[in-house]
Amino acid sequence: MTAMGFENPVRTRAGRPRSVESRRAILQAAMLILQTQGYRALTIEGVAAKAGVSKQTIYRWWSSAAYIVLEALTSDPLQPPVPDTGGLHDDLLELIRPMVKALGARRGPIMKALIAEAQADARFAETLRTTFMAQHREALHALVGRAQMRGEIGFDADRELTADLVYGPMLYRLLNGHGPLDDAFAHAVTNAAVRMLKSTAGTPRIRAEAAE
Amino acid sequence: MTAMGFENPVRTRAGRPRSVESRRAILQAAMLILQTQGYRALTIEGVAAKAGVSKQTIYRWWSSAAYIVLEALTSDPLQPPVPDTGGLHDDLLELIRPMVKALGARRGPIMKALIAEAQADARFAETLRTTFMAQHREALHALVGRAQMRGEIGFDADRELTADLVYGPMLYRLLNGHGPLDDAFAHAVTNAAVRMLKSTAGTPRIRAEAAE
Amino acid sequence: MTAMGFENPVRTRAGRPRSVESRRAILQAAMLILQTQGYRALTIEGVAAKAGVSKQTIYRWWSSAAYIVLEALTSDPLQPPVPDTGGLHDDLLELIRPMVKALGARRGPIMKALIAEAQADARFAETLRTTFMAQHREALHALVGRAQMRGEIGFDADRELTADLVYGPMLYRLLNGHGPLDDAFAHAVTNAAVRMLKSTAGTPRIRAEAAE
Amino acid sequence: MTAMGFENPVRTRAGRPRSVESRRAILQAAMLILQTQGYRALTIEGVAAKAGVSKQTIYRWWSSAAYIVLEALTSDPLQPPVPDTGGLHDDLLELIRPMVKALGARRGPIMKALIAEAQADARFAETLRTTFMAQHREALHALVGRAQMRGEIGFDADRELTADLVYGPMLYRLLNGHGPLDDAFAHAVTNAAVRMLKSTAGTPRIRAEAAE
DNA sequence: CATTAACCGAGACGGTACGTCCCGTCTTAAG
DNA sequence: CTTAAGACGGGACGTACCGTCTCGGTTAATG
Repeated sequence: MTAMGFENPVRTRAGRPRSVESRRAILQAAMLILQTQGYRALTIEGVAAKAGVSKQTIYRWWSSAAYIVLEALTSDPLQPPVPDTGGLHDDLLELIRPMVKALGARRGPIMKALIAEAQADARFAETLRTTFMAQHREALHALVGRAQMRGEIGFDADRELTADLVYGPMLYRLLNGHGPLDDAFAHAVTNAAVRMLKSTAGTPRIRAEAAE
Repeated sequence: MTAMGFENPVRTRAGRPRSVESRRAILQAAMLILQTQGYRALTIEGVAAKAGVSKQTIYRWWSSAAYIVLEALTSDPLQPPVPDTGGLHDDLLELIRPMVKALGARRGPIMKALIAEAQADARFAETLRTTFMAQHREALHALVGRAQMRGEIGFDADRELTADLVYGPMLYRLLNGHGPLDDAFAHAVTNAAVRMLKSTAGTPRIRAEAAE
Repeated sequence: MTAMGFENPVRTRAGRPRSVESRRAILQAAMLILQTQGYRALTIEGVAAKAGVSKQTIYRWWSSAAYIVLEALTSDPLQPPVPDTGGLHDDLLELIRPMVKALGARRGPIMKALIAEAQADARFAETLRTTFMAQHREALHALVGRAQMRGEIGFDADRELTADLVYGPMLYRLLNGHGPLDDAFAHAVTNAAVRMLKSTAGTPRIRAEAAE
Repeated sequence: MTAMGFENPVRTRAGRPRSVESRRAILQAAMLILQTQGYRALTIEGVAAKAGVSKQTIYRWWSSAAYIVLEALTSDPLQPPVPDTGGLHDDLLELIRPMVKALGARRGPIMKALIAEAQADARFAETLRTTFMAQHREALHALVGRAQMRGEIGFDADRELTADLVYGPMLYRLLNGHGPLDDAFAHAVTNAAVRMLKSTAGTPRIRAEAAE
């Protein structure tokens, strides 16, 4: 399954086949423009010109520039790892660390662009949520689930809220830029999440009555 | 001090004074368009037409549509309250609740628009960070500081991280739309933050060595 | 060869070909506005709106409204005739008469507009001079040349000056509006020019020494 | 009498008197812009800025930029001379020569601008015709009249047509730029006009029947 | 000698048009 | 049947000037 705007033709059909070279050139040109000139400058015309491709070819496979960026992101082999170190703290740290690092480096502008676009395009927001975000949340869910099975934390831990507490701060720093996305931050978030999760054990009633 | 794009002349200067009526009409028209047609449809030309104002008048005082929205937001009397209930949990809840509620209602689209714009305009990002975001973070800092003075929590609590843990999840839900922004969410975030902060007390070494 | 602002592609090239219908609509709309509302009102936006065409399409082929008018004028099949009646006087009269008549009627506003524009745009002035004006001057040159071959006038007649004496007064009346552009004027100018040319014959020395 | 757009107050009235310095600065700034940047760049805002004057002050005394230029032209002491050498040829030459010279030099751009403006503004055209053009035509009329009194030329000479034949070519060269405005041209035009006028003498019937 | 009327600079205002960018669609010839 | 090329109608951009309109601040003749 792909994250692009339109379905990929599967069966081999008559006529000139799709140019894989064009596809590559488009993705590459889009990333280059995004990295060097920013999201503002990422236009279909600009990508077409830089890739030496016609606009129509782009529109045939992607419905907007944002989908190109999304595909560039997801087609990258660096998918979220699901570490299994045997301990919640280390599992979480290993999950978070590469993402924090990537967002702090050249993945930052890409992610910013995707989220910005999602605020103005509901269809794209849905795609982004279900393809990219859900993947990471599920990785975390699996990790927390294993900790519950091991008895490290109680079964009453709110996995959805945990995901919010882990990924929220990351996104916040990325988008607001008030602090660095570095290893210290990854450690701090990990510690906070673990402490929060462990303190839940044995005190499920408080949450229940507080949220009434 | 204002959050607008350009400085407001303070001293009475020569020349025709700025029209307060135009200013009001512009802000109002911008909010109306944003609420009814979305951020995509928020163009300078559209605002000028609806407000019965020339484009030049808008550009004279704001450098883009985003600054108009930001000013509409900050000129609103509903500023972050700094509650003082005597307890950390209730203080935090009172701080968060109105914001969560507003973002879940008609403030949502505004905030989404501002953050989206900030990703494409570094100058605006700076303005948003220093005018709006900083205000809320400082309100939280004050609140946590009082809890420290009361001895509710230790002095080693990381106030910056706390702010990330409180506002991050909120922003995440707003932008990703994977869950509701309601009272239950406000309670959950409050509980998680309080528990995290209290568990810090007496265990400063863990954080210190973990973050090495 | 055309008088338009940009070169006309001659070879069949890739890409969608130029829309002949748009071209026609633009020229027609421009002439209509010029005739009914005057040159002041001849704006690119107005032409685009009336022709049901985008501004870009106009700018793609003409660099300003003046070039549209010039093309409308030169694409008209009514080009300067080169009469051959066998006599200088009648040849000249037949050359001048239709032009005087046209300038006195609906061609007047067009010509005024073109000349006015040329005073503010050197590039257009050059185009107007080489495409339209030169055509008429050469028609006159041919006519005078034939009279010289016939022996009606001397070979020392200054053809450039003759053109000035024939077209100058016409332009003067058109632009200054101090007198009518009618048949009587065409006759008077013709007579004056013929008398002047014939009086040259046999008195070449006077001119030569006077102009020293 | 002045050639400006509005009447000059004659009686001394109450209130602050008109600033002669502003007037001078405006005229000077207008001429400077016209000479260095061309007619296109001659805007009220530009003149106001360069003269250090408010726009209102300009509009109070002139109704458009063209009137400023016209006043700058007519307020200049160099008015058309009415030479009286005793001979038609020399009278005419002395009348024409300074004008041809001036138009060939720095008066050219001014005259071009005035005529261009007149084509788009009927009110200004009328002003230009009656103030500037008529003055020169009348000087020529006087000159031709004296030649008739002396018997140099016949009384049937068409003085209006003569003015067209003298000033038309001048204007034509100025506006079309196909040839220089120099002394040789002044001589040539003078000779042509004189020969034409003299050939009229004694042959009034030809003109009469030709123009029918 | 204060009043008052007109002038002056500065500059904001509602407008119109500019020329450009980019959108998403289309129409051609070439492969 | 895809591709590069590129023209098309359309929408918005940000800018330049237009001519008008307040402002505060002169500057003289008049009462």
